[in-house]
Amino acid sequence: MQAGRRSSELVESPAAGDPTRAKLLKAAGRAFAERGFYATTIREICMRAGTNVAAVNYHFHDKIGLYTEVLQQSVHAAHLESMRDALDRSAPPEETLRAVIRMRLQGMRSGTIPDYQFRIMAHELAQPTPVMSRIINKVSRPLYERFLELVGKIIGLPPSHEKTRMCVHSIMGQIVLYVLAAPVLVRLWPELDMTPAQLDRIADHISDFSLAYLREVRSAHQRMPRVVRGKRR
Amino acid sequence: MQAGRRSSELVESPAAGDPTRAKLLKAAGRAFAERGFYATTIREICMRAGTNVAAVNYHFHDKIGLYTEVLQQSVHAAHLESMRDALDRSAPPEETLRAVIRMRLQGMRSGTIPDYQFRIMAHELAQPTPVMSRIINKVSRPLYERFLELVGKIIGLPPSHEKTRMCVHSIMGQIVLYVLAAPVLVRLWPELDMTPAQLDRIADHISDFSLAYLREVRSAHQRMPRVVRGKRR
DNA sequence: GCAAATATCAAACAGCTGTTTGAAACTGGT
DNA sequence: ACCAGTTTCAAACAGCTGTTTGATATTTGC
Repeated sequence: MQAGRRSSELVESPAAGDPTRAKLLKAAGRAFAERGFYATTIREICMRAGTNVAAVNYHFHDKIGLYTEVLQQSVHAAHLESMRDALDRSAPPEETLRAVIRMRLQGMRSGTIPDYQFRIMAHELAQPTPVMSRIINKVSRPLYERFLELVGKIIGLPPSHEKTRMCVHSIMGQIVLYVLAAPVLVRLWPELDMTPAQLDRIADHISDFSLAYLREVRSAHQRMPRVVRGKRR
Repeated sequence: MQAGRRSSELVESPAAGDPTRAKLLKAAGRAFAERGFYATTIREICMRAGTNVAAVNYHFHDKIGLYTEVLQQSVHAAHLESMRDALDRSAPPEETLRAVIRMRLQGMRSGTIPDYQFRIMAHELAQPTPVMSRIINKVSRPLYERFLELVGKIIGLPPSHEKTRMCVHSIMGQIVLYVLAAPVLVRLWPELDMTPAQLDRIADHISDFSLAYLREVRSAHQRMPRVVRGKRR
């Protein structure tokens, strides 16, 4: 079995002083994000990391063991906590929505950690691995439910209402398109370059686009709130 | 080298009288949609089709040759023509938008041809094959541009305007979410069962959701049309 | 400084991949 | 009935896959 890390040496940038294990995690993150779990080979990862092929099995027991750790690390490191914070903050809900959308879009600048997470997620959507189910229930579901609450607050409907759900999906969809379909979008719209400024403009558009309908729904209820309120699904 | 198809026989339902070649195409379509190009093995396809492994190389020369033909056939058979027709019809643009959205969503009932196409597309987004570029330029681009025109007509801006583009992306994103993220969505919202009735309800929601903003933009222009109109990108 | 634990390595493992082969089984035309 | 053309088939091909092995380095506790 393997041992713990040693902690001597002058603290360089993270993962620089750390040996093979860290190098493997880093290389595997890139590789899995680019090519997905099934298409990525252990030999490819080890070549990038500059280690022996046996290193993966020694340090992570399995290819899927390495993948699991990459996923957990990426989920943990992704700015999910700040996202949760933003969703919990008791600011005006419309402001919160804008902030969350902006945050999510800024997270997909290429090279950042959340970007990795998104790209891996794209592969998972196309061909799921056994690892994913746990991650979804642990990470995606709480965020999804907070999102339901937030949008429910804006439109004045309970989180479980079907309309609330669909509105959340509409917002998610707009964001997700830029992650998943980015290569196609770039072909169709070459000016799309994903600079921070452009991502902010896109985030603003998505907010405006969504709030137009959300406000419409809210004011429709404020006029005749009685009949629609209780309807759940 | 292989020969052309014979054209005798009483015209039965397509692919019923046709032998191995058709069986291969059908089995390959399912397989590629489920597992993507790279993860699908020739042996798996041939087992499903009940043919010998060599049949693929005999009839399609390559695995990628088979894939290309599957893609072309699926793109051709998908209701793209009816989509084009709907986009060309000179109905009120808002009605056209509703119809297009409904059509696109109904197309993803599981088992239908467009559904295949969508699932294959999901795999292509995650790990593109060399085959895809051509398909995108031949199929996706014209549809995208018609979509730009349609939305441009609704909001009163030129198709090339950045806001028109972003609106089109917002609508596409809402639709695409249900295709690409369907497995995750079902986990988060078990009542999502993709029945025709529910798909219609979703389509209506997406139309309402989108039109709220599109109308807002249009009326904003009608009040001060001069300054915004010419701005292209 | 030395043994025990830990880590790395080249080489090999069985199993699967797409593809090729060459011989059989068909087909239609005469 | 025969033969050329087409289609199927079992078997084998080289190459890559994840994983294991047993021998070496390296580090650690004492």
